[in-house]
Amino acid sequence: MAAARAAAAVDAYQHNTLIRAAADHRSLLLAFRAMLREGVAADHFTFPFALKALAQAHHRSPPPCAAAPATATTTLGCLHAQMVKSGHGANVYAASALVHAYVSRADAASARAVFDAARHRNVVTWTAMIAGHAAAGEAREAVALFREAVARGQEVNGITVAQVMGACAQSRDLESGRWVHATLRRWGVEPILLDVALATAVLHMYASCGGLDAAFEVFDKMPRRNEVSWNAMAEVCSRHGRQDKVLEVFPGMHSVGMKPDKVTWLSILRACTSKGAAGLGQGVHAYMEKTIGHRHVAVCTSLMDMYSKIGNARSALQIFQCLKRKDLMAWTSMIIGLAKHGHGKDAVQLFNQMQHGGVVPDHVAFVGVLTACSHAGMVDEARKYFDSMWNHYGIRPTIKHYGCMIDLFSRAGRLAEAEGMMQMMPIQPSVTMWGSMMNGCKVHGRADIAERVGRQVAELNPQFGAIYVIMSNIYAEIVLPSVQLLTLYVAWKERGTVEPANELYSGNGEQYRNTRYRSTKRELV
DNA sequence: TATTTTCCCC
Repeated sequence: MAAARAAAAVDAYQHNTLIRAAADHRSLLLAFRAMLREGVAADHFTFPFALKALAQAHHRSPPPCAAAPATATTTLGCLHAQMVKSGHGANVYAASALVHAYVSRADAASARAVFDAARHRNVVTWTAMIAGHAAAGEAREAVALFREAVARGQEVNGITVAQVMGACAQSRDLESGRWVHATLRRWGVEPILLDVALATAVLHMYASCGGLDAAFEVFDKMPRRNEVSWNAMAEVCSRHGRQDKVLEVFPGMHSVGMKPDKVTWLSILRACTSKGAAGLGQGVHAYMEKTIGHRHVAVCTSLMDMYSKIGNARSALQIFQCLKRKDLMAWTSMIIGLAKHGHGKDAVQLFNQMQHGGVVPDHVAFVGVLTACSHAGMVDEARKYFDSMWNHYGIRPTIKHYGCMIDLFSRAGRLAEAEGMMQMMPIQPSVTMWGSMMNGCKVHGRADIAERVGRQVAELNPQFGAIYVIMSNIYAEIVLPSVQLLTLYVAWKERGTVEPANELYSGNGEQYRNTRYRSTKRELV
């Protein structure tokens, strides 16, 4: 009996080793099934190993098509079921690993279900769950869970704090961030002095919620800094429009013997782009070719973006074509770049190529292709792409997509369709949309529609002052019989918005133009 | 033989 148990333990050890070594979910499943088939029972190492292998495999190569990750999900579900069945669900290591596995698959809801049902939890379980909420963009839940942990007297560590700081940064929750910091100090811990990762997380939190000065203060106090600390600083400066400071990071790092990595380059490139510093950007490009080459998709995407924005579509295209592994953002950047430079048809073609290559478009990619259609006057194609967003990809159109469509219809003079879309869509029309439509009316000489729609807007939203500005634009371009102006004047007066109407009514064409500028300042700022 | 770390392009 004892010998049989010892033999089984040896067997489990061997299977565990195979399971741990699995590089993808397929080989993992094979190794796990082999264990079941040979009748070897899983021990308390099996599930932590298997789940970690699965999480890492997913991290290394996420499914190319987000709509069909069926196999990987099945593997995880299978492990979860076996874990519960075999009674290892009560093992805190296994439970933590399961929470993390769901988190790595961006399934925070399932992770939370496991977390809530777990019989035993420790600091790792709590940390994994807090990290899961943060990764899913559920910053409030992450902070709430951390507060709960502290209230229960649950042990937390530097990793937990780093995660919750990240959540505070994400939701610009300065109050919670300060509270976390103060709580640690109350415990006699100064996180900035503790370790680099934690200090960097604190730095990032203050930078996101407080501002540059708070970030500099933390940075100066840090006893040690690594590349990530410098990168956080560079990123913060570039977000706050301090391009000069970003460009100081490079010599700053150099002076302490550190080299910029791909994240540093992203900030530096962004600084060059927003500064419009073409020469500098090209210098950076040349330097990067020598150091890191064309290996990083993100950096190349940023470079493409820079070249597109300074009007050099050719260089952007060259970098794009050199890219071996093109991801969604690279495709999107190129599509938008082409669209903006009047190559609408090429951009649409690129979008189709991307889809054929199995890259699944997201909402930004759709903004790109719709913009491209708009510039190329491809109204019916746009309609097709727009419909496929929800029908094929389950992406709900946002205000930007509706804006593209309305702009597109209006430019093409298909004003009834523009109007129809504005009436059908589930969101409030924006000033830009009314502007697009009114502009379409102007270009296509449809003062009748402009007047009807404008009146409608004024009636539906009397507080929506911008419509009067837009209307005065129209009237400045298309002179209507004075009786119609008078009608409008009366309508506006009833609404209590007579000021712009007064100016409009008493003037001639020249004055309408003046009205437009004055009104624009008053109404839109 | 085990679980959880900071900065990131469209």
